[in-house]
Amino acid sequence: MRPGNPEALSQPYDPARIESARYHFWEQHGVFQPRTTGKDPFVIAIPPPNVTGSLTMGHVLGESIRDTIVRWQRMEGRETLYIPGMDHAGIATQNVVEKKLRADKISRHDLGREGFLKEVWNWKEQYGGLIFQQERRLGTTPDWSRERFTLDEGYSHAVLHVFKSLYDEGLIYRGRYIVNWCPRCQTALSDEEVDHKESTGSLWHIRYPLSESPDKFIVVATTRPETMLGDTGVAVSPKDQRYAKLVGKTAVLPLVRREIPIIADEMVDPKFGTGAVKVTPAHDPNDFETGKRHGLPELVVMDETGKMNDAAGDFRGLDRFEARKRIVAALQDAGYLEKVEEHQNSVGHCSRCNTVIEPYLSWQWFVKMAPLAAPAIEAAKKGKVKMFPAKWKKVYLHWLENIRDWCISRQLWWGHRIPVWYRGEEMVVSLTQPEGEGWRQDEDVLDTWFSSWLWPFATLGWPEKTADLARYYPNSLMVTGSDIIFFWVARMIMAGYHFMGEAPFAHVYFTSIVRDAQGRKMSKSLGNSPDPLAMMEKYGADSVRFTMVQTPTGQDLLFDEKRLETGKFFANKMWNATKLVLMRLGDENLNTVKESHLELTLADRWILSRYANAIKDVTRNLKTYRFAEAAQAVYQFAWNEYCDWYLEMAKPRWALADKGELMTPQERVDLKTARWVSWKVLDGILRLLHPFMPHVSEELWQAMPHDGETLAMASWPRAKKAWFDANAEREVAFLQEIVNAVRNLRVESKIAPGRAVPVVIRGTEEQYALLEAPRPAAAARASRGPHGLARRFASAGGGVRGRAGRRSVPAARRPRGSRRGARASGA
RNA sequence: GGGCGAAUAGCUCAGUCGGUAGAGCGCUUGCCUUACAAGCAAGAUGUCGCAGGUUCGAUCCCUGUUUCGCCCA
Repeated sequence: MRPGNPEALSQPYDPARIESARYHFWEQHGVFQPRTTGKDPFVIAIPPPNVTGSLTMGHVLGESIRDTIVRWQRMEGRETLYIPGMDHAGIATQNVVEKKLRADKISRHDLGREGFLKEVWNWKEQYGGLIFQQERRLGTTPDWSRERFTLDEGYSHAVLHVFKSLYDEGLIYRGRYIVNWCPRCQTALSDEEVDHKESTGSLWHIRYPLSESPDKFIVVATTRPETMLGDTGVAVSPKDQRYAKLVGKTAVLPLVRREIPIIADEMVDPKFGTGAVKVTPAHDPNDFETGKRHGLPELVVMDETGKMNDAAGDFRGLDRFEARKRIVAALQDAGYLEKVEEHQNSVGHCSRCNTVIEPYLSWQWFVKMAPLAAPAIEAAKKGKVKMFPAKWKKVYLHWLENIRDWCISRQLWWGHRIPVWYRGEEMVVSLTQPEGEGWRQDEDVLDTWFSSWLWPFATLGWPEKTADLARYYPNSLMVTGSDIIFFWVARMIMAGYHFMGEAPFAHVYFTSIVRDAQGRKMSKSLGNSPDPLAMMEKYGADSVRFTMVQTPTGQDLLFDEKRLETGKFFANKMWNATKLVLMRLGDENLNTVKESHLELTLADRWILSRYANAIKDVTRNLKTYRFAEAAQAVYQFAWNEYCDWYLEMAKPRWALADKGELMTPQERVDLKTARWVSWKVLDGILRLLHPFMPHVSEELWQAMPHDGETLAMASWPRAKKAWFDANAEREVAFLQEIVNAVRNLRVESKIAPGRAVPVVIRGTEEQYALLEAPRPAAAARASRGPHGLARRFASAGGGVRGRAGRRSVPAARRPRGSRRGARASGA
């Protein structure tokens, strides 16, 4: 065993100082690579951050939790693999690079597709992975040699392979449908990429003259009057008596003077507005369906930028919102506007750029989801995939049971280009260009999530049959934010079953959303997102981890910088406690001490029992993903029991060493016992602490007498059965009660801290014996004068004064006592 | 409109089997005590959102209700 090194702790605890060099140390010792241990592998993959991203508190939260589990599992002896990687993040990255180009007054079209992609790759080389540089500061332990990027060659091959294979199975199709279109990003979006926001808009009631009697009208209500230019019908409910006689007749579209049929369709809610609605098949998903049912033409009146097109006649070239104003004004001037009502409605926004979504008719690629959803539903129902907290299972199931087809084509350049080739009427799905002349590849790329849904196996080399894939699939756990349960988690489970035949992971743990102290979402524009690196410099990565891990499960985390102090203070406490213990351990080789040769005192038996319970508690809470409870269990035990009570009780016994040769044999055993127990338990505390606060625990462990190279690969403590000692716990609890009562009396009686006073305690003989004999009977006999535990603590603040007080605090045996004393002893 | 969750100390949150409520921070008081003032010791603080019900007993289970938040449409 390497001897302790008290010198290492001569300076005060300074997190920035001790944390800086530690990462390199772990890397050197190969902590990050999986070691064959004979136990099952523990595998977890990072939710790949955006390639252009930088570290946010949200990442810090997820990483803290993942690495805590990973480190714990590694110490438990599992063959541990944490897979890192990045996501090309199609729209997000393309937006970032386009924005930079715009600053130089260049558009991506100026560069052309190839030139632009070159620009993005340059950007990736320069800034990509910055987040991982920052993440090292947190002390996380992914196996960097296995880092993957969704646009790497191998990964790309997996993505295109999946496209072709789903196409061949009939699960991918091309169709002309209304999709969510972002006029700013100029691409289609999936339903999940649209955020619905409540807003107060207007409901315009517009008179559509009847063809047969132009002085009569059918009044339609609409929230989007600009789309009227594309109306090809008016619809009413078939049950609506008010309009029954108009069905089958025609109306004249104001401003445009087009004759359009009045139809009856179940889609219409007679209670909405006037009970009559305009039908614009090319600009509304419901109207699209209605139009199909009634054979109405689909007239597109806008272009892909959200401007009115040539079909809009006089309004061509106007932006859609400007066109709305002009059209309303024109309707009013011509007497077609009956009234305007205030109206609450929910408007879709692009989740990337917050632009109002335009339903847009276009050719897109879709995945048929129902067949993929079936096994994913069953997996959750049968518990093959468990979710923590469990409430997410319902959310997950509800989405899957109502799943809709997935629009996967994006009109972007940055991404996996759709492996489809066209020549005239021909269409071929192929990973490579077909033979012959004149083939043109589909211009679109795939949705980013169409690559990341393969993450748990594509990172391991799939579709090749690699050794990693065989060994590390399925993963053990997924830890990610609940905001991507549909985007990512549900789809990974679907892909896992479809391509690998089993779930990609057994457990999913959902982290909370990090908000500021006022409960607002972290956002760049609000400037309320603290800089994680600055936080780590100020409080230490350990403190940041310790605090983040204690997020309320299943609720949003209101981040308050103040809370970081707790972790820093705790690390400091452990620093000083270790320093104290080290100063008192002597050069005993504690590793070879046989427990059977020790004479455990009540205090020893008590702390070992509490230690055994702490091990049980921490481990059980980690197993069930109750991180706050696990961290609290370490904290409470280390501080409130080990430091506050045990170390104080050990002090006089350590002091026996000062007698040197004058120690009796019995005292030698007592000293050795105190040293061994204080070392053993502190060593265990550092192990329990390590997953939460890796840097300071490693630093202290290195300073302590220890075996092995690094705490990161040391074993997780086991609670020995023999350590559990309910009697010792009961007895010390009783003594603590007396001590507390006496301390309280002192304060209430305003007795100066340094002043010794007699205390009268009434109790049974048995109880009195406890006060007198916390040490082994033999030791008590051998020592001069009373050494009662309670006496020592009751004296003052619990510190050194107690030593002075000891001589002059005779405890009376008389059965008369203070009220408090009596109450305490009666417990 | 549908679903989910929350409501407990001044603040942020625990509370696993139904048995008179805990932690951290903050606050008050006393201590620079040879590991630690980033500390030690003592203390105050609660109609467990509201109203019913079940029960010997409800923060916990049931019903209703209010407020807030999130997701979906």
